[in-house]
Amino acid sequence: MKTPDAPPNLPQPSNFIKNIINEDLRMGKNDGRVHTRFPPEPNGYLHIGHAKSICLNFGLANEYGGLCNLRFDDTNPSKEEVEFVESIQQDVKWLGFDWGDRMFYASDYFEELYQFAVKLIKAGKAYVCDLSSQEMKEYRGTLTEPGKESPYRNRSVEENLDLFERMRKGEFPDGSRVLRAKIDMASPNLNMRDPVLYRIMRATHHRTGDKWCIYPMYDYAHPLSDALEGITHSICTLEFEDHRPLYDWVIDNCLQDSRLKSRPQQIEFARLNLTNTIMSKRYLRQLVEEGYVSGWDDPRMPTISGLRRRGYTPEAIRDFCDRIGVAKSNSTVDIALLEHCIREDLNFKAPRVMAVLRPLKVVITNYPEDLVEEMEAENNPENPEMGSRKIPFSRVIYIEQEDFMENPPKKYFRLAPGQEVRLKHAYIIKCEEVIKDEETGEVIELHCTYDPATRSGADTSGRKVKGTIHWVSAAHALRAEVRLYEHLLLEGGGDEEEENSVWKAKLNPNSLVTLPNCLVEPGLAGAAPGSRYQFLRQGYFCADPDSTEEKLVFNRIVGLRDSWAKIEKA
RNA sequence: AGGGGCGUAGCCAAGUUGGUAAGGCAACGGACUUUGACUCCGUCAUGCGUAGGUUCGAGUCCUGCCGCCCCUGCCA
Repeated sequence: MKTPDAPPNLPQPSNFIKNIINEDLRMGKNDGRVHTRFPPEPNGYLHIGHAKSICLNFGLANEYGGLCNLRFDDTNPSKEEVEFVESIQQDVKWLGFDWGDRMFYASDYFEELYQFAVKLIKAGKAYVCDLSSQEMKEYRGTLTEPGKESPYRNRSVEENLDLFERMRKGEFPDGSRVLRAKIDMASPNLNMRDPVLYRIMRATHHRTGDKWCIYPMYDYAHPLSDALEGITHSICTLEFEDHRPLYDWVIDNCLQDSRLKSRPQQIEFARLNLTNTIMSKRYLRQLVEEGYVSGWDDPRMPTISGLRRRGYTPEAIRDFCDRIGVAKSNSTVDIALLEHCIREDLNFKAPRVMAVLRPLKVVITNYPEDLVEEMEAENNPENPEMGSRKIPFSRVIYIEQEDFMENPPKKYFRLAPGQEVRLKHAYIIKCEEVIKDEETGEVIELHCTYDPATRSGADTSGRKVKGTIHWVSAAHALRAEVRLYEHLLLEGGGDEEEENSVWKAKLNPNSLVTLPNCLVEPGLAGAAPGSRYQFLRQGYFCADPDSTEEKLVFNRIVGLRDSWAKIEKA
C-alpha cells in the first residue's frame, strides 16, 4: 500500500489548485479537510468575475466534500454598506450556492484580532507609530531602495501597550497613529516594510456601529479570519501574491503557540477579464452614476444582478465558470463563450414562441375572411416533453420586415415578389403583390396567396420550399416592447488600465435598442417577469420586471447564431 | 533598477516522475433541417516566447536572453 491515507477517488486534477489540494490530501494535511471561503468586501455589487471566484471556492468545497464559508471582509467601514451585504447574499444564493450556517464577518473577530495585536506588541513584534502618512511614505523607501526605520520603532512594550489601548479608547485623532508590524524596512517586498496593522478611523460600521474607532487592515485581518474559521485553502487573486509572505507572517506570529485548526495556505489565481465589457468596480460605478446605464442591474452590466435581469440562468453562468478554467496567467475570455453557454442551456429549456419585432403586414388574399384556424405548434423540438400549443392563423398576418426583399440577392430564401416561403406551423405562401407608400416608396403591405394543401402536419402537396419564416396573426397578436441588447463595448475590454477616455470611446451606441411596437403570439399574455423564451429565428428573450399584464416587455438575452448574417456581410 | 508572477492555436486551457501536443470557444468546409437555429461529420500547433545546453528522446530538466502583468493606500 503506497498511499494508505489517500482519500479514494480524488477529483481529477484539471487546474493547478486541484493539484495542490490533491497533494495536500495525499500528505494528510489538514486532517483531510478542504475548507474554503468566499470573502467579498461589501462595497459594491458582485459581477461575473466574482462568480468565477464563487464557483471556484464553493465548487472546490463541493467536489472534495468540504465546506465553503461566506465571509464579508468588512474592515473598512468608510466604504461598506448593508445594501451590499444583502445583494451579495442574494447573488451567491441565486448562483446556486449554500454557505449553510457559515456566514461570517471579519468584524465578528474584531475583539480577537485586537487581542492578537496586544500579543504581538508584547512579543515586541508590533509598535505604535506616530509618523504621518506622508512621512511614512518617505520612510518606506522605493522599489529599489530600502526604507528607513521609523523613529518610533523601538518604543518599549509598555509604551506600545499603553498607546494602543488609548488608540482603541479614542484618545487620538483619526490618522494620528497606527499600529505597525515590526518586520524589515529593508525587505525587497514592500509589504514587509513594517506594514500597518491598525489605523484610527472614526466611521460608523454597518455591524459594530461606533464601538470601534480603530480598524484592522486587510493584511492583518484576513489571514487571522481564515485561521479562526479553520480555512485550509485561502484562494485569492494574483495581485495578492506579494502579500503572501505577510499572510504567513501574521499567522506564524499570532498563532504559533495556539492549536490551529489549520494552517491556511494562500493560493492566487488570475481574475476574469471579458471582451466587450468592463469589469472594474470603479468603471462600472461610473456607468451607473453617469447615466450610461439604468442601474447596477441594467441588463448590459456584467454584474450578477444585470445578468440575472438580462435573463442569464445560474446554470449557464456556472457552466461558463467551469469552462474558462483556473490558471495564473492574465487572460481575457471571449464573451462569445458566455453567450454559447446561455444558448446551450436555453436551447433545451426555453419554449419556442413566435414574435415579430419589426412588423410588415401581409394579407393572404385567397384565405377566407372570417376563418381562424388553430395551428398546432411544438413548444420545443429539442425537448418533446414540453408539449405543444395552438396558435391562431387568419387572413391578415404580420411577418418580419427583414423577411421580405423586393430585389433579393441570390440565396435569399425568404419572401420576394413571386417567391414562396413556408409560414412556420402553417402554410406555404407566395408573394403576389407589393404595396408601397405612395410618397416614400416604403413597402407597407404584401398581398400573398396560400396553398391549402400545404398545412403543417397535413401537407398533401409534397412541396418543399427553402425558407421558413415566423409570423403572427394580426387579429390575435399582442403588443410588446422588446429591448435589444448588444455588447457594452464594441471592442477590447478586460484592460483595467485603460484610461477613461479610452474605454468610453468604445462604448457601443447600440448597446440598447428599444422596439416599442412588436407583436407576439397570444400565448404570451401574462408572461411572468423572468420567464424565458426563444423567439423563433431570433434569439432568447426574457420578460423584464417592467413587464405587466397591460404592457409586455422583453429583454433579448442573446441572439441565435445567424449564418445568413455572415453570408450577407461577405 | 529591487521583489513577485506569467508566456502552449484567433481566445480560454490541459499537459503526474522527460516518451513524442487533451478539451472548449471562435473560424472554415459539409450533412441534416417546417427555426439560415439545434444536432452531426470534417479542418484548424512537425509546434509549446526565444537562443543554446543535458538526453536515445525536452512543452516538461539546466543556462542566457526577450516580452507582458503586479508591488512604493493609514483600500481590499
